Amino acid sequence: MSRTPLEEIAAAVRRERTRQELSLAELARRAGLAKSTLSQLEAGAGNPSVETLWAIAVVLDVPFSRLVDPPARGVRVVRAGQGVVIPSEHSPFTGTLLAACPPGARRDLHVITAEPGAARSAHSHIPGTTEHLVVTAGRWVAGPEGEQVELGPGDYACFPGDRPHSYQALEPGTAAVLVMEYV
Amino acid sequence: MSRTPLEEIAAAVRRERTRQELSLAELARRAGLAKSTLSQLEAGAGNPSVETLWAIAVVLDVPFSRLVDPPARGVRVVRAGQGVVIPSEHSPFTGTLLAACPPGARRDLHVITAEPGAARSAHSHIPGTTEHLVVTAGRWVAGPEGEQVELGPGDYACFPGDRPHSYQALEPGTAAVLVMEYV
DNA sequence: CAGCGGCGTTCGGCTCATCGAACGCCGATA
DNA sequence: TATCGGCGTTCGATGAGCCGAACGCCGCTG
Repeated sequence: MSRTPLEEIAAAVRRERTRQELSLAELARRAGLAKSTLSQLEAGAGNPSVETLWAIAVVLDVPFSRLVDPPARGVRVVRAGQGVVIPSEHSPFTGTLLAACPPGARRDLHVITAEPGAARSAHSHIPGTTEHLVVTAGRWVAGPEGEQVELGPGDYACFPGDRPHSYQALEPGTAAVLVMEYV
Repeated sequence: MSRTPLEEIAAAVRRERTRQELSLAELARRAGLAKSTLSQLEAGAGNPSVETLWAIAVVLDVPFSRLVDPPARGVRVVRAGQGVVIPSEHSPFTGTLLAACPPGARRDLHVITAEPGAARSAHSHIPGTTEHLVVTAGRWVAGPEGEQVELGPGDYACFPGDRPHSYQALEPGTAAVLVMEYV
């Protein structure tokens, strides 16, 4: 997988264009570009500008970033208790990493469990991090410092993870699915 | 939030550069760019090429796409039973949407529940879709057609969602958290 | 103090991205 | 059959992105 960025982009544009059954000429027309520009781009020739790519992304109605990142394949299973365990030194809290952030992706997926006791205080993550918490058992108090909310089974919360925040269990066997998303 | 793409990129580059405590001159040097090029870019002037942005992304060690997408803010809570319910016509299956894909993001977050009976067959999603399933209760048989796996509480599976696939409950009150990720 | 190195901004020249036009090919129609 | 419209590719001209250099500013050192 050692294609250049431009080759990735060329493939993505061609893939999305054909998926939407647009001709090269029609996409160019709608994007306000010359056919020759789009032809060169799809051939992986040259070095297109942001405006050119943006105009294409708008017509194809895909996030800009989707034109520059490729996917992954196959069925992968992690059985209960077999994920990578991330212990916490100062609180009755355990995190299990299910799906780490592969190159080009922007999220980690965890199952977290805790017993009542000291809160798990997390330092700020990198700017733009958002945490999504889906409670699966017990009760949590969680969120940014000063803005914690109490959550029960089936509740969902999301909040910025790039500020100090914490997780605390109110009941034994408290659990949740945690998606950490990096923007 | 009506900044142009270039303004978004300029802000992102400046933010990430200062976060890493690099001077404009040093980032330019490492990226093999002229200082003036980077200065113009950070000022939101001009129309940079893919190569220019790529060189910067490599030095800053961030996914290319992170330079072109902005974040979101605040604590948001959806209580159990109050998300947008997405019923399935042909199977004892219910999906609840917790966090839809905002502009620039690439995932939907759902809680799904089902009773034993007909499988929920999902048509192919857009190319590059990956489905992440964390089982929270009961037992599921899920996956792409011909590759389904059986999963119990705490099990996790991910698989391509851009091929026909299905979900079926083996027990009453079967539930899971489903992250649909678009690449 | 003067000199130095580093900073970010501005400038003018060179290269190439993008333009419109031309081209050859294809399928549909009269 | 010839004509037409659409296709994608190639070509040459124009304008702007990127280059290196110059500039003024700043902090540090002798």
